[in-house]
Amino acid sequence: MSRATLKDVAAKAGVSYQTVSKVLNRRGQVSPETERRIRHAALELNYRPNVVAQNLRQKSSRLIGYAWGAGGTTTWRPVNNRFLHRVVYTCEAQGYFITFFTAKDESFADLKAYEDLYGRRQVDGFILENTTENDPRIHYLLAEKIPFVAFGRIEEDLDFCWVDVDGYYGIYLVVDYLLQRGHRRIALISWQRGATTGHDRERGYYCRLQEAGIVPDPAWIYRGVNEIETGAQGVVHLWSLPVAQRPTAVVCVSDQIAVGAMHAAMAEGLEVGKDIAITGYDDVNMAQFLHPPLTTVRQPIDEAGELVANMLLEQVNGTMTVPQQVLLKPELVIRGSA
Amino acid sequence: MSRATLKDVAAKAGVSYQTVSKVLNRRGQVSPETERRIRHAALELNYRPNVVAQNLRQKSSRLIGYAWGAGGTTTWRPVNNRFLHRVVYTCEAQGYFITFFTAKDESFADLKAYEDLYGRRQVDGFILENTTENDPRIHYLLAEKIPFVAFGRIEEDLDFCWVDVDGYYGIYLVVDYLLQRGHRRIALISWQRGATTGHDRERGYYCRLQEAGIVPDPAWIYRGVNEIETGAQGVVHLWSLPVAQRPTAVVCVSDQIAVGAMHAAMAEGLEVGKDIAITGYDDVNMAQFLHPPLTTVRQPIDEAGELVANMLLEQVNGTMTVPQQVLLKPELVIRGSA
DNA sequence: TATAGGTAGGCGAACGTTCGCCGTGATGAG
DNA sequence: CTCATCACGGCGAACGTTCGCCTACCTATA
Repeated sequence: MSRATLKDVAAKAGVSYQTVSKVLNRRGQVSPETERRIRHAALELNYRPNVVAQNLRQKSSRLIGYAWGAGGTTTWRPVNNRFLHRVVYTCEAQGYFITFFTAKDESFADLKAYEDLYGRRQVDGFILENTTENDPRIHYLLAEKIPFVAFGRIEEDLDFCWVDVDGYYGIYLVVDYLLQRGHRRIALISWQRGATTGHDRERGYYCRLQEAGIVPDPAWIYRGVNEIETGAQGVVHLWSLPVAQRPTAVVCVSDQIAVGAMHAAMAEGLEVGKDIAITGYDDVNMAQFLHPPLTTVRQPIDEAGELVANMLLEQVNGTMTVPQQVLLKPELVIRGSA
Repeated sequence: MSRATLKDVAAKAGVSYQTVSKVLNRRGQVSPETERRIRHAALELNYRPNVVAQNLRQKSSRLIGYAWGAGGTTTWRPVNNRFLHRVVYTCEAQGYFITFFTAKDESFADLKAYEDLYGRRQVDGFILENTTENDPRIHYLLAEKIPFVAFGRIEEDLDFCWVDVDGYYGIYLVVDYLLQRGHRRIALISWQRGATTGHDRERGYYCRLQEAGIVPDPAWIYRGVNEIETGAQGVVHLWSLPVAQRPTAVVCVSDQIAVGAMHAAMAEGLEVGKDIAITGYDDVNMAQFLHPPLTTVRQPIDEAGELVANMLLEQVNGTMTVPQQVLLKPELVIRGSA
């Protein structure tokens, strides 16, 4: 049951309920004997503080909002389990919990959910994921001085808290490796323009090629949503090119896309890793068990989750003075597909 | 901002703050003119009720706890995104939110997290996932009369709320299909004993074989954790058997395991779908893009999520009189791997 | 005119905490 | 003997709601 309140404990211990509060919160001074009586009574009644009451008093909610993009019943984006788990774990250790909500609108133009949750004091701050170029949420939260941390930078040079993994560097490593292996016609399957993360990764592609004195054929670039299908469509497109124009390697901006690309390549009768090189990005669990195992880029995702959580909590409890930014380095994982 | 309280609105509208509350909650009677003034003031001050205060008053938290099994930093189990999203979506529509917490112990023997969260009135109920045989959480929550719904039955015949997908029927369909295709030596890669879900699926395997007059060789059963590796190890084990004893088909209790099995089969030089049949269970996104595409079982997971959420909310707001149980039917999805 | 009933809105109380101020009695220093 | 100090713990107030009771007025009916 555990319905006992401070007053119940106080009655049992023969003191005022405020004194019980003091003892349990280790403030104020009480004689050892009184303390013993109080603690004993609390234990016996199986007392637990009512968090809701505590929160009202302290004007907080000890809850962090985490948006689940696209709230329709049909379309939704899977969250990164690993990242999220680390965030939850880190917050919990400091007495905070994560609560999910679904943003109503794919484009995030609808900021109502954020305004509502914070306005009603239902959450103390937000964690943003999947930030887009010129993300309106960031402008809004910044203007309203609402605590938040973004996992993923945006183009604009605004001074807010973020953690990101250097996608430029990741793809740079990939292309560098492919060049070393002798590839010269290297294609890229990426997301639609507007995804900041995508833009960043693309830069790595262009830069490394430029350094090698290679001007990529525009037909080598294929764009789509972050679905397996996109990879498949990309390869079909690339193989529709005249033979001499076809790439020998395909760089994908996600493992998801790479899986589709591998699938389509096999359907074209190609042997991946031999007739064609394909690389991914993320190193999802399944990557090493694909056939052939996927060469990909691994992000320090645990570290990112922990950083994001800690940065947010610092903001929330006011120990952060100026916004912080952290850029983490990913690493190349070489397997059979390239 | 939005720091306006009822009192602020009341002052601006020239009424008592309780009257404002009445108007905003559509109780009590006020003249149209007063109502107009109040609503206008509320709008102008951008008033939002403080959820924490509401919760204190109404003795609830409008939060549902969702455990993330195994809270260590290293080991954790991915949650089913699709199920969870539907749960979040359904709850949100009724003004409830989902809060994550990490259970400290793999075995769930540690019930402290549940006791704490509910004892402190931090959540109004729980959603249980990944139930185990004789799950101590269920006994505990039942004994304490704490509202909860389990996604997954348990063996014991206790009267509590659950939603489950008939794993017996799912695997029955799989084996039935394999028999139709002429297979007679059919292996099973399953989880460790103790997982209720696994037990259930196994029954489908044994029953359908028995109906066909086949007694499965004990060496055809391989067990492990729900990881890709398990599938690989299983196939390696099966191929270590004398040729005449080797199965021609391998039924896996999850797509995860099936991926590993396919991988190992290919490594053995087998052509999946021809030299050996392999089936999965879950129909994860990637299943149709594997090579060959995976024959698997699809669960009505959206429906399950919605049911679970609604059953819990009914319990929480007291509209449920007797515990309900729902068993959903899965369907077979035939692709190239078998 | 007296009574009843309905309407509009005020008001006290409570939900369970935390915080800071205050009083009392004992102790020690001058 | 007096006064400051300190340990102990009581107490009022506040956080922002909701709920139910109460009052004052207005109108219709007998």
